[in-house]
Amino acid sequence: MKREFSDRDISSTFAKGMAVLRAFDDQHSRLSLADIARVTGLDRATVRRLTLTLVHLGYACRDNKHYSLSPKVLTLAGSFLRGHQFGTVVQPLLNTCAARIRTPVSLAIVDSGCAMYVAQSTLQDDDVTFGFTVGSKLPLLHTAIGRALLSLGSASWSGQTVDTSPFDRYTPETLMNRRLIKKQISVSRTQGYAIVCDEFEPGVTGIAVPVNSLGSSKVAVGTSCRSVDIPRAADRRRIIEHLSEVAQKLTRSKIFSDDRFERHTHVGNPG
Amino acid sequence: MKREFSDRDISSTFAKGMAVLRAFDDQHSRLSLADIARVTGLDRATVRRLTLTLVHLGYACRDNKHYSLSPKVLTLAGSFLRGHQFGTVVQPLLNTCAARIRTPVSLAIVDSGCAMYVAQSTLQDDDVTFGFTVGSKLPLLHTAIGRALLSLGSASWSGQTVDTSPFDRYTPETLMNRRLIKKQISVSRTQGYAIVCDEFEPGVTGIAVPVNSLGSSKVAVGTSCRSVDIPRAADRRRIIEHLSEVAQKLTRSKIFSDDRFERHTHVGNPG
DNA sequence: ACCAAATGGTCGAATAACGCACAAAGTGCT
DNA sequence: AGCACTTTGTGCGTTATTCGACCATTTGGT
Repeated sequence: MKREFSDRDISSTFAKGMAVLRAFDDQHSRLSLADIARVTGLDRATVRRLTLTLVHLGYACRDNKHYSLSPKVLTLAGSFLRGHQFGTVVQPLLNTCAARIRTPVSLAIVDSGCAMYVAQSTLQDDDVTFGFTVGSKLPLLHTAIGRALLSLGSASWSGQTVDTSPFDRYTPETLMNRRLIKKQISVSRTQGYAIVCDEFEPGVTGIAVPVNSLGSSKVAVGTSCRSVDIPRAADRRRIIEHLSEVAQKLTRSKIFSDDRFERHTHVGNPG
Repeated sequence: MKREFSDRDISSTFAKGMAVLRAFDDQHSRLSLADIARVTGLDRATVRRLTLTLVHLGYACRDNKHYSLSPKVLTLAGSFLRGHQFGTVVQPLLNTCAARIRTPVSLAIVDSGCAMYVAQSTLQDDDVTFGFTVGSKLPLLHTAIGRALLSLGSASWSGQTVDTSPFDRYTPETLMNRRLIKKQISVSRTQGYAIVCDEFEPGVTGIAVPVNSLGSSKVAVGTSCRSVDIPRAADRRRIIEHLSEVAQKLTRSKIFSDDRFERHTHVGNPG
């Protein structure tokens, strides 16, 4: 009657190791062994062995008694990105679009209750820098790209997500009423795009378009700019049209179609 | 007297799990359990447990009997990138430079015998796409950014690297003589930049400038463009000047200074 | 349809890893 | 300096994981 919580098909040692890897986040890039043990809740001796293993493998660096991630962790991301043709297909599309609308364009997916950037284009002379990178996470409820992602799912799923996701008042404009957020998502679903003004960052407007509603992979493209830079509806309309064009091309590229991002087995059509 | 090769401070289970993660590379983004076992050389039952653990943790997706990385692996890269202020400091510098010289600018480090891209700027209307992403690896010997990186190290280190790194004839122009390669690196070291024409990709010229020679972190910035686009020395000179400016700003930013990328303990002040 | 080869999954004995307890070496405060 | 506190490092018994072997099932060829 041992291993009541851990399946025999799950390696808890490996899971703990990955927990150690994840202990390094934006705010805590340099951690001591004790820090890691505290963050992960694991035994200190175990943390020590796992962390030394990471150093041994080159994924972490040791600085006397502090540890931090090494650039080698990027190889894992790179394998994913190139394996899914981000370098050759997705990035050029985003770049071209960004050049046309003169604002940075990002592509995001849903990952554990957040919108996560998986690709990002940049604009020349970009004077607005939010500091987001690939792997950055944003709230689903109060960003345009998040609401575009929510509009991709079923009403029940998005409703449930809106009901259960915690959030803060990021700005004075942050919509605090979950019913109104659902309403906004519903509007986004019918009109095919989402606009969110000043709700997450003061003075910043986000515009996003859902990419894929087929399959279970939820993908959206979006952009952010200072609200004062797009005062006229025609400006916003133009941005939406270009984002929609990107979304259409991405859909046709089939990169996100089927169950390439699927989590569980799909018996049925193997061909 | 077991565990003769593996230290008691190293968790071989975790190391095997990371080997499974690394089994997914550019060409092999969809693997069966047997594939993974073959690539990693691990026992099939072990591979099964570790892979299912990855799926359980959300780092991999299962598609009937094939497995692939899930976007969640990007969170690991994101933690590194934001933890080292790539989003706020490095990326804007690269973007601005790229806009000025109108070619994409990349930042690379040395990782296990290769030059690895850790950041990349993109240019509007970029019609030359090499398909490289963050995490992409290039040879050290036959790319400009690689030779710029080699010029950062001691002559003995770069010489040894040149002697021991295997390479192919990528193009008809590829320098096959290791002595001449060392000579080129030496020239790069004195002139402060590296130019490589058509040696890695036909018709493509790379220009790169080393960033940091202090500490043991070797960083360089570089760009690639079609050789026909920069026929005049003045064009190349202008690109070099802009790259040097970026290198200077990066050095001053201290992001890569000290031993933030150091691999082993450094007691005392080496500087 | 048949067989051969390969793959996915399961079980038990051997082995590796965990977690506890304890020692040692810093670190800060009075 | 002395003391309390934190952090790192080290055995050892217990627990988990591995590895090999064994079926069940699938795949591919003729």
